[in-house]
Amino acid sequence: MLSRKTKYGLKALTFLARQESNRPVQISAIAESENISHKFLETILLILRKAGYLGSKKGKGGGYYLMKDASEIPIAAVYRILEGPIAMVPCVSLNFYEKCDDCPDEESCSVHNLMIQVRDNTLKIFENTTLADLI
Amino acid sequence: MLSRKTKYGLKALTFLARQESNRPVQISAIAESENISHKFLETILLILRKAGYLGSKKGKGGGYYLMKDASEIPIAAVYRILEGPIAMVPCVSLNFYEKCDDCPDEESCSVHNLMIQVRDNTLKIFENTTLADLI
DNA sequence: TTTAATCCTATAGATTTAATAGGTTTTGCA
DNA sequence: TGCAAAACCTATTAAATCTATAGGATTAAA
Repeated sequence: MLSRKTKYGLKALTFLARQESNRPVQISAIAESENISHKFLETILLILRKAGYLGSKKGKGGGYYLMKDASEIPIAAVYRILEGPIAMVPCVSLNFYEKCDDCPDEESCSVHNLMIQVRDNTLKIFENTTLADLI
Repeated sequence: MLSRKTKYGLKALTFLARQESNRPVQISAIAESENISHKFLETILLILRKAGYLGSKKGKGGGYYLMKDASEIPIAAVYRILEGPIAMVPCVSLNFYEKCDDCPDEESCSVHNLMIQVRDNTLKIFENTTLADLI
């Protein structure tokens, strides 16, 4: 299941990507348009800013704007920041690998090998799709 | 993320599928071999039995056994029983559809269309893979 | 100097997940 | 016939995670 955090984050990013100019857009504008709680969105945008995808301007007339061209922001990156691993099981994750506590041998684990397939497919989509494609 | 319930369920099913005969196997035997809590596994097997994939025999010498040939149990079915929807977002689910409360128009939702792609890919894997393939 | 905005951290509330508890029922077997 | 071994069943706890909110601190424009 995709968390609301990630879903909202993606929606906010595409909202910003749809802007004609790159002038800062206020949280409230995004929140209202996308039906997201203002405060919740605030924390999400903060994360995306700290990750380097958004810039911000404080004070009157401030807001958020994209730091890169939408075509240079792959969904995979955003997903990993907000949601975490793309893999369904940590023992199959490229960026968040963890050994399973059950499961003595990954190679012979039926679930492991199945989940590698799923990861590969999902990864391909997320890596080959950018924000620009979502508009 | 795949829940432990589903992971354990899949492991237990493949364990049963690997048996030579179709004689009942005790929960403890599966639990020990796969490093799963006995009690937790108990509830999982119960669900799979009620769903018609497992049969059981009570009393001494009892246990669980597959009701169908492993090649006739697609992963998609097991996944839906134990984990729920395969889709990452309810508005994209075939078997568990639900409208999003934000999102006035699904057609124009960027997340929606992205998640349809992911679902289609994952579904293809889960439908074309059976228990027999996991052995 | 006022106002409008982001920044930041903590925390509450709700939901979900994982696991356990504790007894009931059935069955094989001595 | 009675004991032991197994599944059956439901409730409940404990922990983790997710969603959302609170409440101020900081910054900048006018």
